[in-house]
Amino acid sequence: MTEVATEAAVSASEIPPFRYTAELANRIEAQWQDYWEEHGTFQAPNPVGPLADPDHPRAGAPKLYVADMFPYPSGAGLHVGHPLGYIGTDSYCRYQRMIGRNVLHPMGFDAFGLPAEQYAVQTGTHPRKTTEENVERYRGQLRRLGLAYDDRRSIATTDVPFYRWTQWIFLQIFNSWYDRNAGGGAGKARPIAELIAEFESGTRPTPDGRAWSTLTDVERRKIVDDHRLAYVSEAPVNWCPGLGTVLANEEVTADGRSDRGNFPVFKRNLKQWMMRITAYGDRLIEDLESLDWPEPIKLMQRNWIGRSTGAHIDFPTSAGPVRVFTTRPDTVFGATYLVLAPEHELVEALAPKVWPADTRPAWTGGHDTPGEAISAYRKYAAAKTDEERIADAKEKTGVFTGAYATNPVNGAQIPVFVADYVLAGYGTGAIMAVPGQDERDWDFAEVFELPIIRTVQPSEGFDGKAYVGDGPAINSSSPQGFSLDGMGVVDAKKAIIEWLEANGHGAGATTYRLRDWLFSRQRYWGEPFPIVYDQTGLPVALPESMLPVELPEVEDFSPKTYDPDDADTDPETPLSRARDWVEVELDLGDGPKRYTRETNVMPQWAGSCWYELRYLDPTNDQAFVDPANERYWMGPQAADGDCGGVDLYVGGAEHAVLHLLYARFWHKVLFDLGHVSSFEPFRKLINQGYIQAYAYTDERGRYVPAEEVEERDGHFYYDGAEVRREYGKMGKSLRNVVTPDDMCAQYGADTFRVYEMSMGPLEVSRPWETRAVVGAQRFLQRVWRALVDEQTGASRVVDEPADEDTRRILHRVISGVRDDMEGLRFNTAIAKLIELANRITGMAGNGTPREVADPLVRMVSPFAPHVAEELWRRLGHEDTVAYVDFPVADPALLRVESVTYPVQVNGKVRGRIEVAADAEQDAVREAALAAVAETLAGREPRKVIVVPGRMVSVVV
RNA sequence: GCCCCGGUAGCCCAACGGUAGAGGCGACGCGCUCAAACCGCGUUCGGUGCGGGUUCGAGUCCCGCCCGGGGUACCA
Repeated sequence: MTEVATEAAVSASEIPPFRYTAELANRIEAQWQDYWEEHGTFQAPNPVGPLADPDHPRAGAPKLYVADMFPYPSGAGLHVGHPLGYIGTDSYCRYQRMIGRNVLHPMGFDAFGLPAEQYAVQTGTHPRKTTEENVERYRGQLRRLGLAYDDRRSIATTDVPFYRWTQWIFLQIFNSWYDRNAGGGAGKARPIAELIAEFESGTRPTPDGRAWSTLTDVERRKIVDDHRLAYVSEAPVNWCPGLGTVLANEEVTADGRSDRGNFPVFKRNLKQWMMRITAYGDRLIEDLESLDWPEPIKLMQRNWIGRSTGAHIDFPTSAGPVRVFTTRPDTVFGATYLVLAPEHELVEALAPKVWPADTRPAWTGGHDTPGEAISAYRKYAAAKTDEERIADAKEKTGVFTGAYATNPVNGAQIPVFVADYVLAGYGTGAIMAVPGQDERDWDFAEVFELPIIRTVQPSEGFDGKAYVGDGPAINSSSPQGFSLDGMGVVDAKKAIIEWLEANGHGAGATTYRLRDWLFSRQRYWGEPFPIVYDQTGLPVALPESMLPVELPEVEDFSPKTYDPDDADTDPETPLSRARDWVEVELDLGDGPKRYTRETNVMPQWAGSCWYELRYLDPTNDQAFVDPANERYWMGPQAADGDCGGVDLYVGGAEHAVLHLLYARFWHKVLFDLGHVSSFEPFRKLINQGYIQAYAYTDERGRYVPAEEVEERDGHFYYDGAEVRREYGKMGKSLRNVVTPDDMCAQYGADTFRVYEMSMGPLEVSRPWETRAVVGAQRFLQRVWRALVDEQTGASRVVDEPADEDTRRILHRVISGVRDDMEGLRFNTAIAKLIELANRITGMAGNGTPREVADPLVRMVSPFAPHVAEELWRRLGHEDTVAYVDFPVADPALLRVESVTYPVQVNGKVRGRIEVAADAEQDAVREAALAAVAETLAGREPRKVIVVPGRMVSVVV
């Protein structure tokens, strides 16, 4: 390794031949990257299996498992924003390895996805080819940054040996049901065979009460299928015949057309695979308590799941009872009307032929009959785009159905409305409106001249409209003598729910905003389902022995398209046209039969729901992970309810809800079935900030290349003309992309790493400024120069001891850097290292004492590993610096002999005293009073506060 | 509208409730140099978005605003 620098001598005569330039950095970096690869330096030993290695220096050591949210390998490659988190976790892992942990830090690729498929549709290039090329490009870019991954564990979700296990997990989920009574009341997933056994033995009644033995085979299968955690259901989706596919909400424009191609999109029910995530709603909320996650992310998950507790109440009508959900059953005496969502199924049955006699003009919307009014309103509501609904939210609209309902608690006849502020998909799609205690209901009641009854006494001085606070119930007595009056909200809720249940008018209930997860996609580039259909049309799981189900080759990657306006068409997926793959003869235990394969594929989320488990045992072909390996890396650490999981998971906040919720769900299913010992996948989570960038527009508003813009006196110029500065996401369209490749070429990977880590805390978003990178380079150059003579390449390290001051600074820095590393405060750790480097730079001529050079190199190595390796070798070591001990501060050198105390009088600094560090408080007090005697001018201090080691405050 | 996060020097950022400044960028000066670059040394600049409060003491805690960023969409 030492011969590297000799070649540097030939270039640019003015630069000292052995200066740490970008060119030299690049050479060092390439050599050490090769070294690490050849030596498998960052391979982490497993307890068991082929990746076990009892001779490894960290075999059996306390473990640390750190993971990054893996990237989708897009065609554009990485820009400088992507590696921020990766460099952070890498620096952290390198530090942890040096303090003795067995560190697992893998990286993989979320490689299924739409862009490769769309590219295939356009060009005919197989998505696998595009994907693999992109993965290779990413691997190269990441390697160039010196990230210390265990490369034996690099997986891509598109690898057949990987998705074989994705399919296996799907089968586990398909072959399970959620038993609400198991798991000590919280419920848990159990094998479907146990459910069937309960039906067979009669311990569990069938839904309609008939004996299991009298049911046909198909009837039995349907009952069982209704319990599965993965099931087929009709689900409303955005069907786009013009594209032949179902679209995600974000692919549909505000006016109900496809983003791509501008075709009409129809809301339609289609047969889809669903995952019963709602069964886990409670546990997904409650187990958040055990997670070390940012509070905002937990909050977002709680809100997304949206558990609300309250009651269902039935309001009798001529068309049967209307069931409403309310969180405030205690206010039922104040329910002065009902509101149904426009799509509610009872709306038509409720509406009479003509308006009742006392219908107010405001209620009819100007229509002659309830039927006309309702159909007009439905049309109006359906035509509104989401954006319009948001804009109109303040304006309450609706129409009277012409029908009345009976308030079960007091017999009052109350009108029934339809209005779009009630959503079909939430609760029961119907509410009891209590304007006295709900702002939206109040607004609606004002527009439609409906009565308002307060049933909670507002607090003193309240002058608003709806009162949503606590207070005693009023106006809440029924003619039959039942009363809530005087009770607080909590007691009144309890009392009314008891009354509803006792009298058959309703029951306490909990609802969730969370819905079951739509799990199928009409695409090609995803995991095939391990499912076939028999003659009955019901799904049949393939046995484990038939995995993997590999994607077949197809002629055409695009789905069949239709007349864009023909809503009555059905998706025909790319797989469905591979007829000799779809039609298959199999022996599933009862002789060879004909089956039809499922032709949907899984969504991109599937692979990311469990990849953190596969890193643990990537070569295992007997299990998705060996239990011993899972227990070691992810198992619970403490006896008292630790959830286990990845020790540190770092990624962007944009995955706060979907990815993190889906992955938690899958993990909990695997936990319930006994496949993993941890009940959460990610114990600690950090969201890294985004790196944003300035962009510049010229006078015509066009973006100009940001890197060619010059700044003069606070103004910006491009090609001589002044341009305007904006701030935004880094991207092609803003012409402000900076790539890590450019930074490496220009400065070297170590400089780039140090810069990204020093520019602020990991969690904070900040603007990129290439101009400032040079600071990091100067720092590394000073470190280099402290150890290597720039003119001769000779060592500048001497064996003389350091002076006392330098030694104290060194140990203070060691202590501080350790604290910062533990707390992931890389920016302040680097600041301390710069301080130390600046100190020894100042000592100049006499050489750098080994006792400083050695720990400095060790401490720099997590951030700038290549140059640290090179310098470590120059210090005379044969091996990598990766496994040497991180320096430990000598407590004796951290002690200070004397302390300067500022002395405040009434909050203003009036003097200073210098006292011994171990001085008694009384002595400090006396010295302080003496120091400010002049200011005190004889006044007697009322109070003297001595803050040990900090300051003295005198109050007069 | 609601919920989060943030506002400290020209810029990026530090600061257990204890003298507002660790580090970097920029600018300026000095040294080195024929001169410059590089390098080294040094200097500059704010009282912490605004208004109250708690406290001996507030950038830090509390209340009310303002500005910027993110999330969300009438959730009964």
